[in-house]
Amino acid sequence: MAAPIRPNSVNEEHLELGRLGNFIGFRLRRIQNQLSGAFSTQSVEIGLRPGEFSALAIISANPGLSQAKLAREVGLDKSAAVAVVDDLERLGMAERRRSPDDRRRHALYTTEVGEAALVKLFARLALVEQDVLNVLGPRDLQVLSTLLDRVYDSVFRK
Amino acid sequence: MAAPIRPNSVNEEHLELGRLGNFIGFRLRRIQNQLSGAFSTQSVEIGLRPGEFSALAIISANPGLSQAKLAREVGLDKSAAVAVVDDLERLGMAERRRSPDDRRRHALYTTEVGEAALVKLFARLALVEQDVLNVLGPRDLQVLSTLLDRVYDSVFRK
DNA sequence: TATTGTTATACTCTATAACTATA
DNA sequence: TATAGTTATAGAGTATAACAATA
Repeated sequence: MAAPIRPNSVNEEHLELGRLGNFIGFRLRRIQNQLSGAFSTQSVEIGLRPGEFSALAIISANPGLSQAKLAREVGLDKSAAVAVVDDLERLGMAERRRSPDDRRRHALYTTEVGEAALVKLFARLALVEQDVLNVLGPRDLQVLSTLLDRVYDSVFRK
Repeated sequence: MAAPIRPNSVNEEHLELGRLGNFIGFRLRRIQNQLSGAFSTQSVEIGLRPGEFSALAIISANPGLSQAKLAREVGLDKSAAVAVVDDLERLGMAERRRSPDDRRRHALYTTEVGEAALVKLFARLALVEQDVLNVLGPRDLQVLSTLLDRVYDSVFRK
């Protein structure tokens, strides 16, 4: 009796996704994992740990913001933000200044070194994104972006 | 001299995203965080830690698979898979059986309890997803799904 | 009283290494 | 030799609680 070609699912090379495959969230997660994994590599090569890049970018876009606001924006506890800012300062990419308005606060600013790092990282981010998303032509990419914007706006502005 | 209405970005309620806002990956991440956060809550309520649900779903869709294959599929180390399967067994949702083909392997199967949990969790997952994505009508939802599939296929089948 | 930043601490998640039993 | 599963352990990442300074 010859061995069956497809004896059972265990011996298949590719696993089944089953009902998991019906969900958009599942696809989002896999694509996002791919993007963030690839980009973490880029960040680490420049000396930043995953997550510190977005903190630096937020500081750049909001000069003078406090650590508490930064923490809320990137979804960290304020105690975790201390370590992030320590690290950015140690790398010479950002700095704390005393806020003149409220002496409890640290006003955060990027340095020239930090801005240069951001230029480099944003360029790499664009390449990573292009590598993953370029199966879609410019037209479909625009459609995707618009659809995600609509979801994004309804979730975060409500 | 009257105080300016928008003195600087620090006092704004809503922070600027700056160049971060130009990237699709950034929107994906925020939407996905929202979805996975909401769904982790649902999983935990049923006794599963985040990540254990997808393991259970993969076992259900691939009865008899080994721990090593499960680990690869969900992106964990084989040692981490041990703890996941221990947990699922403790909850009576899955079980290990000795593989008849290869006595090193554990063949994994869901139990009736596990299948019932999956039915409940998939229903909740659908509600969570609907809550986040329902700003898009059925037509746009279909477009989004199709676009993500194209990206997904090009990334994971190459 | 509440908030900002800080430290210390604990907890979860994941990875690494060494081991055994099988192949 | 290589693989499957296990254990012990160590390292991130993150959250909680308590505190001093300031509002």
